Amino acid sequence: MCQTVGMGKNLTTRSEDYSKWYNELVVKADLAENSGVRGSMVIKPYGYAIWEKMQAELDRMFKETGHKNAYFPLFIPKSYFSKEASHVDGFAKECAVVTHYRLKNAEDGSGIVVDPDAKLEEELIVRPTSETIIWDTYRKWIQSYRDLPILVNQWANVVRWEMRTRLFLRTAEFLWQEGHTAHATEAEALAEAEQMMNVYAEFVENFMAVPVIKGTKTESERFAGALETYCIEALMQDGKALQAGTSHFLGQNFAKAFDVKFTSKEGKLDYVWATSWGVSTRLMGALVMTHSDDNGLVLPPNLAPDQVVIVPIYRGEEQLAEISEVAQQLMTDLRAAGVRVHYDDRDTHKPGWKFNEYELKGVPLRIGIGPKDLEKGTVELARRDTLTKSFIEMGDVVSTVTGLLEEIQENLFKKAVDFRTENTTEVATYDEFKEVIKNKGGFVSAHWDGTNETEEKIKKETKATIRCIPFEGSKEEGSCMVTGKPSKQRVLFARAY
RNA sequence: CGGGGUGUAGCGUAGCCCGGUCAUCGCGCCUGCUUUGGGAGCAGGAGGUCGCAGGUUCGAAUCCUGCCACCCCGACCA
Repeated sequence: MCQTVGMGKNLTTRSEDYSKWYNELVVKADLAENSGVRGSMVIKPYGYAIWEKMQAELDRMFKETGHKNAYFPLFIPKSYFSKEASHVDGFAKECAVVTHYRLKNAEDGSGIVVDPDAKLEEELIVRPTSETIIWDTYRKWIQSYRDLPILVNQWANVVRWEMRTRLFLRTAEFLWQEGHTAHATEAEALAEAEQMMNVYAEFVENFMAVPVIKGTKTESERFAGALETYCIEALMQDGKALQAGTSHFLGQNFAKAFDVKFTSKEGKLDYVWATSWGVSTRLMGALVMTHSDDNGLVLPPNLAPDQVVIVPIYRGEEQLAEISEVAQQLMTDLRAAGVRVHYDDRDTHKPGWKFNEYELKGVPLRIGIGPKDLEKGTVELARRDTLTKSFIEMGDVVSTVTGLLEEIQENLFKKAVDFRTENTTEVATYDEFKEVIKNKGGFVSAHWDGTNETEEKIKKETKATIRCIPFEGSKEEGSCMVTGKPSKQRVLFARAY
């Protein structure tokens, strides 16, 4: 269908076409599709390869900051959820519950039914997040300050029975990592939560080329059970904000709820201090929505499963053999230089078809080699980010490609930063605020009196929420745009996914 | 859970108001030949319980009832 309905300029003015873009173009780009199971998606091999790359880099960064991976159960007994009140409040409405453990043939032969005799004594909850079962486990692991800190991460799937789902951004089941740490002191836990926010920011900016604003959440936007939530917020091309990752300082809430105490150096018994932090397959959505254009995905070289694709242009098997020889040598050289390269010598598709396919898939660089190139000793090099083409000498391919991959990575980041700068507006009055939110979108920087009521009023009237209280930028004091009461600093508002 | 919409071949659709050679068209798929530097052309071919179950009727994709699924908008959220 309409393959050209997409991101970029179109979308900033035609956000209603967004879902169509997702369903048509993303599926065509082979990332994911609706699975047929309510609100769940099938991540296709090409999409999964990008996720794997994200996992690999994040995992490396977690380990470099002293964390280790572990795995906890998918099913959590219902009673665990009753221990931390605000936590259950946050998740109770979106849990999948296992009530039985067996099926049987219906007596009337009508098919398979749930065996009523196989009812569980206590229902099991499919984890919406693992705080409860992990803290129940940590109680058994922790007795002394010598057992601390515990710095554990889990790669897992979780299920949240959302009322409304959206491919990548809010699926009923999603893949993520969740870090859960336990510390002897408040200061150490706070430092951990802040550190992980920085790790996320570094990953998202350096690998995904998506610029983010670091900051903290307001009380109403905080994670259920957290005392402080650190976040990174990104701006999508349609002017809506996306929470890309969060890191929570949980205080002693979970330690108290699950009775996790330790004996300190001084011989005193105290509850441990906790953090949790996570990013999910939502990052895939952020990647797509930040860079892609009307021709499909645009992948930053640092994440692209294939950074370069070589397409032979040939007539007859003999010519293919000649080109293949050159291509194979080029691949060897590029791989030696650390470039991920794919040679597409399928004879089932024509070159033009392949050009379009790799554009749709966002491969950063494409090399075309045809008979004319063999004669002249050149190749054709095409960039996905600028859609420009040039001919280069065979001998220069490796240096040009490695240089261009870096350039493309930087260019994508810069473009995204520029877009965000253009779409961040400082306002003084509430009228101005409403006007910008309604017509321009993007981030709006404004003064706020710090109260829940004002935040709620703004949300109700404009659908904009406080995305974060940013760390960076001026800390000038002012007065709230709505109530005129004093404000310590500007905060960032936006409509969000 | 409230409001709106849609279900016809692998995908996207026409037909439904006004029941009767209406199962339409495009993409994709298969075969053959010609093609191959930006999604090839021609010829031939395969593929459909018209979401499911009832009902009305001589006759239902079309009308009626019930159910199911999905999509969009809200509330909720990584």
